[in-house]
Amino acid sequence: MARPQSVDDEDLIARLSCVFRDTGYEGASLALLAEASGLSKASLYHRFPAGKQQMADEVLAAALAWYGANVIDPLKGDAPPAEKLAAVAKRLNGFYSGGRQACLLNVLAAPRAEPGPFSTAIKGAFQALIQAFAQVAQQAGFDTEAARARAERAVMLLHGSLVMSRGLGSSRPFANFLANLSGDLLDGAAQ
Amino acid sequence: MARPQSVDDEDLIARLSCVFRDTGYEGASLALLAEASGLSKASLYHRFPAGKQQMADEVLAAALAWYGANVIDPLKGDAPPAEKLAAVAKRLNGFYSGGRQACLLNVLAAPRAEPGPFSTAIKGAFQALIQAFAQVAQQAGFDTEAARARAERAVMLLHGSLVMSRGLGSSRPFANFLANLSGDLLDGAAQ
DNA sequence: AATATAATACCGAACGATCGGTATAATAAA
DNA sequence: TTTATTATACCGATCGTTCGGTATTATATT
Repeated sequence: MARPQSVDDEDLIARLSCVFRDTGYEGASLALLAEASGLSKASLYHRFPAGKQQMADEVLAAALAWYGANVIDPLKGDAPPAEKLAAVAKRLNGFYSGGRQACLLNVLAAPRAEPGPFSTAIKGAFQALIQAFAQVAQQAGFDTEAARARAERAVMLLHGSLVMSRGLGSSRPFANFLANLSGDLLDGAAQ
Repeated sequence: MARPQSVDDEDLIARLSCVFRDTGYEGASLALLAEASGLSKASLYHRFPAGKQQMADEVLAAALAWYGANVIDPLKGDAPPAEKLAAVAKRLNGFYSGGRQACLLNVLAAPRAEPGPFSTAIKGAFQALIQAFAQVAQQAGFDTEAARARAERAVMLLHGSLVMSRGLGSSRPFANFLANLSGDLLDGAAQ
């Protein structure tokens, strides 16, 4: 029916995602986004009529969808806890490029005043991830309360290790987090 | 011999700090900085001839100085470990407003490409904090390696809890971090 | 005490550049 | 031709920055 896209949607979102993750929402200028995507500003507005906000929205939505399919859902499966965590760790390592790429949940977080444009999506993502980890901990024998505490710690360690890896310019903190994830979440289980 | 300042340096830095912590470097426009400081844009340039970059530099330097005096140095004293950690936790709670204010080390971190304007200062700050925590863990009986691992975990939990508190719009994760800090760093010590 | 001088702090207005966004026209495939 | 994609050009607004000039103080001189 028409002329084909020079960059398909998936590639486009991925390239835009890099810019937002590297520079944040304010730092991601249309010039940068256009350069990274290989499209002109006008073409970006053809693909995202609502502009920069829509680009960030869709980038965030794609990241959350990836997380759902590659982290949340697998964690809710009925494989052995340690096995699930090992698989998730491997996928997280790819998603965050070994700690070299930041997390959108951090970089798009609202400035102090609560209701930023991404707040509710970010809040929901944190809760979903915590709940998924908690389920694994519970599966391993912890009671509801202890499992939730373990899960929150795991999410804190994930984001803390990303911040630290970026700050130190080293992938080691993130790699350590991945290596210890299973132990942090499961060690000392009742069963 | 001269007209007095309408805002003294300390206040000025504190007010600018809030803007940078809330909005990041790119998000902190001169308009916002002027409004928050009570000075005009032109007056800000009188106080900081090198402009926005200098403002951020001095804000960061002030934060690191505070950290040195209120966290690093106390942790290196010879009081009992748990006692030192309790005092530091109280101070951190104030510094981060119970988790409602972000950390400059996160918000000013370099975008992917290593050498941002703040990279070396941020890297040094992380290393100093890790080392201070490690010293406490060592004092409590851990060997060098274990102490360092504990310290890195503590710093990861600090920043992770801040990211999570902001994302969830709740001070609870940060409060939990502070409550568990002493245990996370010291529990299971050899001695 | 009164006045001039010097020094510093401050601000309104404007700079060029870039921001996000929008037309309109050319191009490429069906 | 028809239709979607892309490119050029442009818009008002805001960006960080600079400049001319004013306010407010202390000191020096009378």
